[in-house]
Amino acid sequence: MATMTAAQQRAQSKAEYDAFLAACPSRKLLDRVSDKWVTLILAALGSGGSPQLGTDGAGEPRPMRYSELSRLLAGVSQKMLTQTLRSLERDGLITRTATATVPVTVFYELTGLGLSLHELMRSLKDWAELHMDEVLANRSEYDTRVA
Amino acid sequence: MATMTAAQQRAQSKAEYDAFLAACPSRKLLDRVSDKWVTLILAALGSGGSPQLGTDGAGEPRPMRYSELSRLLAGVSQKMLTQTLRSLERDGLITRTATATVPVTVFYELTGLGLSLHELMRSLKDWAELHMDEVLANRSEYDTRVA
DNA sequence: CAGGATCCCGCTAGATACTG
DNA sequence: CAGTATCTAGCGGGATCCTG
Repeated sequence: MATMTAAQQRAQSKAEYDAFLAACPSRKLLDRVSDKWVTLILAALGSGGSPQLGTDGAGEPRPMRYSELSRLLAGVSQKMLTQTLRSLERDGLITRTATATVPVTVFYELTGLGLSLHELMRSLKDWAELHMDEVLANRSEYDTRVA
Repeated sequence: MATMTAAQQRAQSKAEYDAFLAACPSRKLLDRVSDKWVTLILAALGSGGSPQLGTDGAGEPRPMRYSELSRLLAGVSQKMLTQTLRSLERDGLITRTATATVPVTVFYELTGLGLSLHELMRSLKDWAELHMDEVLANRSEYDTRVA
């Protein structure tokens, strides 16, 4: 390829991937991480579960067991939990550690990469909880206006 | 209800909703915003479309036309674009403005609420593009390890 | 130009049953 | 405990045709 200016090289390295393009791999990755269970799992692992009453802020990242995640993410099916955990492991966002006790014990833990995404996922969960009232108000206003 | 500061209202909202609970409305809201098209639309409206070559950083938030969004979000169907725009409008994240020209001209624009979510959505899109290589490497490593 | 309406296929989430 | 395997209903979402 021909010589590029510094600005062009910067643009190139920053725009190596573009999720606006249908064929770009980052589009699929974006689709993957834009998932309810991904968000909740990463939020859970990164914050040590639900914020405890009497403490401010969330906890530290810590490993969690399958059953613990299952209990925390109310309503998640075994299938979706396992499936999502596998895909997160494959993408290198979490690690899976099985110790051969009886019965077997399995821990899931964030990797560095997972931790970087966790920040966003927790913010997203917080955003939803924080602006729920406002969204609810907007919806009812919209519905009465349209109806 | 007694007067509350903004900080108190935030604390109240946070205490009221918990996306970890299946029945909580914020769980549904989280599911809504955890959507590929939501992410891309908000990223587009908040950054004035794709970053231009020769400039660093994304653009300013600006209104965009339906056809412009349609072109920018490569591969989106009319149905999904319209459907997603409607839901975003209903939730008060964007506004829809139609001017009675011939043919009709429609603009979509972020609200303040939408702008607050845009920050997260753009970070998410950036995250996907930034860590694409690393995820790809993790996947192939995982696949060879399992296979 | 900016959609609305309709048809229909594919996939996926969920339920259920079973296991190392 | 931490999954796997299988089945199925439901709907997300694309394609197509039509319109103010």
